[in-house]
Amino acid sequence: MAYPSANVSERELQSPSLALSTVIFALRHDPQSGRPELWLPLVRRIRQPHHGKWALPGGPLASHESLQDAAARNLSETTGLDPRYLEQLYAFGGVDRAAAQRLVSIVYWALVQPDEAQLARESENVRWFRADSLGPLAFDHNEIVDYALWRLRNKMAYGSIAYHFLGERFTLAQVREVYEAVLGRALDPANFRRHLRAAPDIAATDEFRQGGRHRPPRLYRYTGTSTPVGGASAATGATATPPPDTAASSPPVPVNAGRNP
Amino acid sequence: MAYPSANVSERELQSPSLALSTVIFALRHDPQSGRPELWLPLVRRIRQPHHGKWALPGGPLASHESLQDAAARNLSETTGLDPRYLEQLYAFGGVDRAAAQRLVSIVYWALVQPDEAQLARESENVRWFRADSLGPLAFDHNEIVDYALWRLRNKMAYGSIAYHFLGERFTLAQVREVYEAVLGRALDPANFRRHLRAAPDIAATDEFRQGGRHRPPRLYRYTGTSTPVGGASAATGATATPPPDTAASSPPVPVNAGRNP
DNA sequence: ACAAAAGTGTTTTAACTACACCCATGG
DNA sequence: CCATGGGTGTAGTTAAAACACTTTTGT
Repeated sequence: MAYPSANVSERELQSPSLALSTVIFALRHDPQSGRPELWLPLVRRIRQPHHGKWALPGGPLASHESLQDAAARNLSETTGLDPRYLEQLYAFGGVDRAAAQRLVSIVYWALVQPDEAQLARESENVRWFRADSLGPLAFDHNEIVDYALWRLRNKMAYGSIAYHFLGERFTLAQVREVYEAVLGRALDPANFRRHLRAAPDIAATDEFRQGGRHRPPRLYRYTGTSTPVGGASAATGATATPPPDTAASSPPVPVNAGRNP
Repeated sequence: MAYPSANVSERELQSPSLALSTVIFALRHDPQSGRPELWLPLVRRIRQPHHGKWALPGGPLASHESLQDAAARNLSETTGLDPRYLEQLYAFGGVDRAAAQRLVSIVYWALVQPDEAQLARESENVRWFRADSLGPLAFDHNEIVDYALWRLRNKMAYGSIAYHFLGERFTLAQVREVYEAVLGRALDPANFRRHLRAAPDIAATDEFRQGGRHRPPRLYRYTGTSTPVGGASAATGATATPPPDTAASSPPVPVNAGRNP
């Protein structure tokens, strides 16, 4: 881009390597408690540095694709996933974050639904882990995951993001469970329900889920706009949906509602 | 970083150029109304492409410096500014955003205080503009500025960000004027004052501003943590979109605390 | 009939808005 | 003593939290 007056020596101007990585979150039901928990897929590094360690899926940026497209492609190639929700997280560019070379990573984060997560090919070199109990990862990926978790929780608190963990139809209790899993605390069912029903982009259907040994709950669907993945906004790579936190005026979703011991 | 299984051809793997740019905001008092307004400095491009057009200050990333350091250095070299508040905004990487070559720009945004802004050397090729009345800029810089404005307003709504526009000591009315300038609407002085006094990181001093033809207002100071500029945390250098300020959580990597206007 | 979760109503409490009013200074 | 903004008080309104209660299913 050649800006005026940049007086660094020519040797230093060699562009550092640029890579894309993605933190992918999905909910998995714990067989015992039945409650959903946060999981994410990692890939095992098959070369130096950090050979053998687990790392975030990622890869290089090809010249013909936008950042978002590149993130989606790398994701698909390494894990077989094609998430609906994919958003830029942060650009990490510390000097010493990769051993030998200078490396800048633009990190995306994604939410996938349980059925999608099933499709993810698990193998010797791709495995799912619980988000809150990761071992030491390659590079600075632990920090990146921590940051993604922090961002997820914050966005959850006032965003319309929880639905991206769920399928087309869902019960209000499922939404509550998503919140409880991500925020890590119990919420009052009654108040939570009231909040959701006041939200503009959740519509009731006339279907009910059968099978539980209790009164069948009504199914709802999300009518809001998903973050576009890939196609539309490729022009600048950041357009249609201004990246983070579209929510200044948006849907009030439940925040605190502690249940009593 | 060489991730596994990236099946794109070798020709496409050539790293695209990487640049840093910064959107700098400062408040300037309108001589007529006396009210502060948002301004930002731009630099005139002195080579192709977009020769002669106004653009965001920026430049390349040197191999020895973090992203944050590079942003600060470019800023200093092009405009003479050394802002206290400097945070990553977004990485823009659309395929066609620069004419000839592929270019990824990691954009930062900064807030500077009036006295700092005075120091900015203004010249033939560096000039300040009102943020809401910019002509067509080089590249996709109009979009970037719009996004920065949107983010500023959002963060303002519940952040502890306003003080970075002001000096060491300020009156509560000054803070209110900052909010009014950025949000574009009037606020109730009485209620605003109550909110600020309830904020944890604003402390009263025993000084008063003299000289107005009215009761001298008390001076306050900001005791919260500024976003470090180029400091230790620049290693991974993550600063983020804030939470609903109640979430007392701070991110795994730096950010500033919150308040409730 | 009973357990269990869906769903509704109601009281309490905190937060925010609007606006009236007093205070201290320069002219 | 008057104009001007600094600063305080307070009633009315709105949203949120807590929790008792009713409804509908499966077994």
